Amino acid sequence: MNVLEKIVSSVNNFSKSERKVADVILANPQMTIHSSIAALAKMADVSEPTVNRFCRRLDTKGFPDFKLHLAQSLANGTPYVNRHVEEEDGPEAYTAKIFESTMAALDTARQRVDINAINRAVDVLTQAKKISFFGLGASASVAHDAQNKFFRFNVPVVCFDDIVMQRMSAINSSDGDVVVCISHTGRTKNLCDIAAIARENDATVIGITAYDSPLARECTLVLSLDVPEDTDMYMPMASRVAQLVLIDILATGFTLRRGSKFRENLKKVKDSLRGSRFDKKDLNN
Amino acid sequence: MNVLEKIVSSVNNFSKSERKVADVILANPQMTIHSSIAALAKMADVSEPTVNRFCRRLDTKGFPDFKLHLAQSLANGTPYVNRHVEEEDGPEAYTAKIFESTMAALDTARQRVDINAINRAVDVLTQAKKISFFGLGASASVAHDAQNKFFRFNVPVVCFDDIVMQRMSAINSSDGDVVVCISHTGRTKNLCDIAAIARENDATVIGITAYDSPLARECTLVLSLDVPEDTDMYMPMASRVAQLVLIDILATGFTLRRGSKFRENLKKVKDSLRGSRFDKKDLNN
DNA sequence: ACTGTTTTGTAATAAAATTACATAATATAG
DNA sequence: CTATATTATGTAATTTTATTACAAAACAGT
Repeated sequence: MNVLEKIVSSVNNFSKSERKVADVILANPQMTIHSSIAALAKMADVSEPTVNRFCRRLDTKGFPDFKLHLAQSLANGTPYVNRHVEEEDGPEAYTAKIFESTMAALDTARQRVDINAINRAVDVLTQAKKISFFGLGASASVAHDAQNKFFRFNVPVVCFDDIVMQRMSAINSSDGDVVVCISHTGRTKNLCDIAAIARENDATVIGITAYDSPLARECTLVLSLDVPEDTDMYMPMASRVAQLVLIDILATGFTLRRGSKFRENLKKVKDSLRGSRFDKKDLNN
Repeated sequence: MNVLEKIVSSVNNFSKSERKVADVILANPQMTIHSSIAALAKMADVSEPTVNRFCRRLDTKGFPDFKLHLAQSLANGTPYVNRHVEEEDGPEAYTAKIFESTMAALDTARQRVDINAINRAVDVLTQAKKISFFGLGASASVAHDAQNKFFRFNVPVVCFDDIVMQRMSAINSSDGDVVVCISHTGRTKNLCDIAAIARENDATVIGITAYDSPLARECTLVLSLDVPEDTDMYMPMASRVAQLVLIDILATGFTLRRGSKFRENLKKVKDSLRGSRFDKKDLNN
């Protein structure tokens, strides 16, 4: 928890004067880090030692140390203490909040992700005869994105967002095939079935899903993200971004494992797109 | 550019003593922010005013101000100085780098995004008779995701990743229709055509694309992100995540504009999914 | 080797933060 | 409802820290 959040959360434990200090700081934290203790005391209409005590109450060594912490809290612009979008938020507020909450979600994802599982997944993917990406609803677009990436590697890759197609594909899978099932909750019944079917047919099933979910239990290997989601919006947002980044990581691991010669290939794929595009230089036609 | 980077880049402009100071700071920046000017001077084996002059050379007001800037540079954990994935990187390294570069990309996107344009886009979307999302290649999955979100709002929304369908759809569009064209480069010829056709038929065309690109010129309203992309990987990664977040922002703006009663509706949509899922509590079946 | 310039250090000064202590406010028990 | 204990706050002294002014040293160009 950063100092700014700390101030907000412990606003009730403050004394009357300390509260005055808190108010001034919260009103303009940017100014605070450029003020002396005397200036701040004057602004809050309290004495200098009160400010000092305020700092210590927040587990900092003193005023200069407090400013250091505050500066770090403010490093990424002026973060909203409450990142949840609220009814009254204007465009500026909700834009900032969504960027921030997404970044925060990625940060927790990074901390929680299991590197070993990623490494094993990359292992499995590089050795796959065929790779299938399955997702439903919001996760379908993640599956599509994965297909787009792995397709560039010139490996057999398919992607279905239709349960019937998924089912047929799963039934036809065999040893050496890799099926990647994507579901944030891990409780989508149809996808659990698909995973089970694929496994019965000796495919390796990788789940990008919640740890200890029904889907997770059907998988050979689980990549869980456990990202906090703002449920107020009733839409998957941060979770899906984290899934995409995970796909990026798997794709990157794949290319690295294949070595530099393989990267040449990727460049070719990218260059192949040139014909469909306007020239970068000559933009005036 | 943050102070830490500034020190590295201007290391040649330093005098002998200033360089000594720079070395000590770079060797242990974390310690620097908790040191006094005297301690740092001693460590660098220079005089205190030399340290002070060093700070001023970096456009800070003095030593305390310098520490503040340094603290901000260090705020985001210990970032890899080079966020680009390299051949020798192991799973741990490339995982961290991709998370970090994505977060960094979102941060620049947040700073550069045009709030007014977002607000106008939300305006246009809330008043749309019909919304169409068009993307090709990697951007197709972004379009799909957008469809998934806006579909929940119970507004007529379509999404095509097929140029023929896009073309037909664009030709059939009319006044009051909104077409959202998604392309990172903004140079995909086919999509430029689609945008032009849609506009000729009086549709409002929103472009999620690069500023001043051929596609941007065909649009009524441009939402540009200008996110730095790691071209070494030959795959769109950060740019696409930024696009998704932008979609989230537009969707959020949409729901807020519609008011709280509308949000009830969203909850219903979410609840409707329950039948397709295993119960959250009863996970042992 | 001399002269002007830049760099660096020493010592004095100024600014800022902290401590110790005193006073005021508030709460608690009788 | 008063006396007393406790906590909160302010004043003034002290200490720490940073800055300035100036002098000495190092250096570059002639």
